[in-house]
Amino acid sequence: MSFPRKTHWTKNITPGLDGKEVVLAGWVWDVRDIGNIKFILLRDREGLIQLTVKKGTVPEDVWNVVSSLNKEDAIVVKGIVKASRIAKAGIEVFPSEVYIVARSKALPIDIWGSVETDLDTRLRYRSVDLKRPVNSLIFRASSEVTRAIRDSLYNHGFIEVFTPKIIVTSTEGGAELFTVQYFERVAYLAQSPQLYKEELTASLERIFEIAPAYRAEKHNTNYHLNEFISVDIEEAFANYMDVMDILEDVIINVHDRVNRAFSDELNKYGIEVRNPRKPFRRITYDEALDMLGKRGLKVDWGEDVPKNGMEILSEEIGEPFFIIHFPTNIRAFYTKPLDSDPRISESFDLVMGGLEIASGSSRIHDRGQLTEALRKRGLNPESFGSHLMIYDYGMPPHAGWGMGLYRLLMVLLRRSNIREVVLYPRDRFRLEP
RNA sequence: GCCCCGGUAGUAUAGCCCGGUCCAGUAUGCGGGCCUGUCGAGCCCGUGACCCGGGUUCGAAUCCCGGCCGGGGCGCCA
Repeated sequence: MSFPRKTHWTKNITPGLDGKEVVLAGWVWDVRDIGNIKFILLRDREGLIQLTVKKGTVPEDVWNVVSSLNKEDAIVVKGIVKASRIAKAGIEVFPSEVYIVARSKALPIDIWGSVETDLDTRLRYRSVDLKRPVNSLIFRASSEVTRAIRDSLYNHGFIEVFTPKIIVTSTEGGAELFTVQYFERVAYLAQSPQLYKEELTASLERIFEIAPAYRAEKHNTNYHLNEFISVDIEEAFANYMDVMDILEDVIINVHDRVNRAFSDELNKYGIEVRNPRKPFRRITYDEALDMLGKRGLKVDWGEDVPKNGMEILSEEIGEPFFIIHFPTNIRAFYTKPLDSDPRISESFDLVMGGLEIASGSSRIHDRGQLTEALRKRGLNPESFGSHLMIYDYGMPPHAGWGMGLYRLLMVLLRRSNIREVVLYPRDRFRLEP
């Protein structure tokens, strides 16, 4: 089938193009059939535009083709742009050629918004669901977020790397791992690039990775997934305070860039992204416990701050904010204790939307101390042999953080379920599509 | 791992508590018809469903048990 090449996105059809010929391509969003005049709403990734067809003023074959259109048929349209006072958007296109390049059956779910479809059902037909303009917006914004993150990190001298996702041992202990059959051996899906990125500071100094991570935990909440995208950085010759500054900068840039590119579109859906101000509040773990105590939530020293605690703190001090100086023994083994008090650590969490969005720390860079930390947690240093080896060859002091990209997106775009910001989420019961 | 809740047309829901009035109501979609400026288009006609298995009962969408699937919360985690 031959048809002309698309020349414009729908959003680029402006009154300034009045009288110009354009080629549009997309899907039939709606047909308003008034009899001898038909209005076709054409959707593409960037928006909607109205095509107007009047019987008698268009070629017979165009009229016939338009009369046969169904919702979601994929079409290519050549036509003349008309600035219009009658059309609500102030602009419409009068087609001279219409090519139906693919037909659509009736959709299994409502993407037009007259009936809200359950998230579960939407995810079952996810690629259909993604046709909804709000979803196009979410994933265009999502792309802008990762771009902002990359730009910020490059500006700080970081380079992007890729580490293996099929690994032989646990990297942190903690979360359960998925096993995979690796030829004649059992291997695991990486729960984090932690050890690799630390090792890389001994050569590449400042590195980041945006990649999937896997956790075989049977949780069932609206903010956990078994496969998620982790944004990880690690910096040589730096401590937790240095990398917190970088994280702060990343978060500021993400908000700013999303707002610049999408605030108008987001507002249409009632989504308001508020730019946070630097510096973010930094409260210590001890201060957090005090604040929670005053609000009637008792957390024992050495316990993690529970979910509702995060929410109370968010209310109390505004967002985003950092909690710093967690007890050493509730953090991962590689976390560096404070020199002045080894019971607490050079660590932090970034909290937004009552959720832990990122966490990081200074890392131990002394082999003896790291070996000791492994032992204290009941881990066997021998199984970390190839990792520990690198600490004999000039391992610099270093620090870093890991951030849950989907959590950031969820909070940023004010979605109540993390699955909304993931194209094809993997959770306890969802392995397809 | 623990606790709570749910499953009715393609989609979203009413009905269930208090069994019969339900060959299951409504909206939207879909099919057909009318209409030359719609923009949540409108009006008319039509279409289509009680998760699976067992039990109680004269009678089950409705009550009981089991299974499957899903939603929410806690824990663990990011």
